Amino acid sequence: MKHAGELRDILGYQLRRASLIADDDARHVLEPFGLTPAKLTALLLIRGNPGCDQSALGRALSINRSSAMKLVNVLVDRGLIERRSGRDLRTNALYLTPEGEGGLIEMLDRLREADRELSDGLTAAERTVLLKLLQKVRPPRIRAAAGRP
Amino acid sequence: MKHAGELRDILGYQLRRASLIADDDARHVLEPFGLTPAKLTALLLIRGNPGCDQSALGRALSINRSSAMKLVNVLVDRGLIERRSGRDLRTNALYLTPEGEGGLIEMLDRLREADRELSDGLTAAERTVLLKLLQKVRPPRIRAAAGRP
DNA sequence: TATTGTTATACTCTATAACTATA
DNA sequence: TATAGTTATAGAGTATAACAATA
Repeated sequence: MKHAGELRDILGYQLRRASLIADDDARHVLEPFGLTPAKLTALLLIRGNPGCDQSALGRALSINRSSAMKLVNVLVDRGLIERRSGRDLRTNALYLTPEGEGGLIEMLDRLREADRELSDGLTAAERTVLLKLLQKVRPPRIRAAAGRP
Repeated sequence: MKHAGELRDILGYQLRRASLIADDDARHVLEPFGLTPAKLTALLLIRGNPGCDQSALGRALSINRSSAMKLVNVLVDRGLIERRSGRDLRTNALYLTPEGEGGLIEMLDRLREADRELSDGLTAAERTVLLKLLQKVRPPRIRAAAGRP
C-alpha cells in the first residue's frame, strides 16, 4: 500500500514513526521482565529520587496520581519497589528493593543492546548528531490537563 | 524531580520523548476536528490509495482488521469517508467524501503550523539533517503479532 | 482452504470524581 | 483550604475468537 507522502517533511510524523519502532523493540526486550517502557522509566526515576512520593512520580511521567497509583501497585506486586512511610504522613516514600536494583541492571543491559541494533543504519557520528538534535526539539507545553494515549 | 540520566544516550528514549511532545501537539491541533493522529494518517492513506479495503488499511497502520473496522466506522460516522462495494464482494472499497477532502486540507495546514513551532529551536539546516537521520533508523521488525499501546 | 467484514468480549492505560486523612 | 493516597467508574485503543460470505 502506498504510504502518505504529505507526511515526509512533517517532523512530528517522522518522530512518531521512528519512536514506534523503538517502542516496539523496547517492549519486546522488557516483556520477559513483565514491564513496559513507562514502568522501566518509573523504576529509574525512583532509583534516582529515592523516597519520592507517588504524585511526584506521576508528574514526572505526565500521568495523574490515580494512574500513578496503579503503576506503583504493579511495581510493588512485582517486588521491584516498596512503599515506606514518608515524613509527611500523607505520603508514601518509594524505594527500590534489592530485586529492583538487580533487575534494573539487567534490563538496562538488554535495552542498550537493542538500542545499538536500532541505530545499525547510522554511523557513530550520525547517531551522536541525532541524539543532539533530538534534544533541541521544543520542550513540552504545559496544558490544562489532557490525556496522551 | 531529577530525571533519569541513564536514558540520555539511549536513542529509543530520546525518540520517545520527542515524539510524545509532537503527539501532544498533533492531538491538540486535531481535537477541534474530532480526530487523532492515527485517524488523520488513515485519511491520508485512503486519499493516496482510493478504493483500498479495510484490512489493507489496518496493515498499513499496524492494527488488525477488527481495530481497523472501528476506526473506519468513526471516519464514516464523521462523514469523512465512505464505503462503496469493491470488485471483490468480500471487501469494502474506501473513498474520501468531498467533506473529507476539504477537511484534510485544513487539518494539514494546522498541522504544518504546529510542526514549525515544534522545530523552533532548530535551524532550517538542522531540521533537514534531523529528518534525514530519522529515516535511517532501522525499519520495523516483522513480529508474530503483538500490540503496541 | 484462505480471506474479508463483522460482532462480542476483554485487556491496558489513561482520566474524572468523590472520599479520607493529613497539612 | 490544599494536597496525598485511595477507590470506583468510564473511555479510547488495542487484541483474540468466532461466524458468515466470498474467493
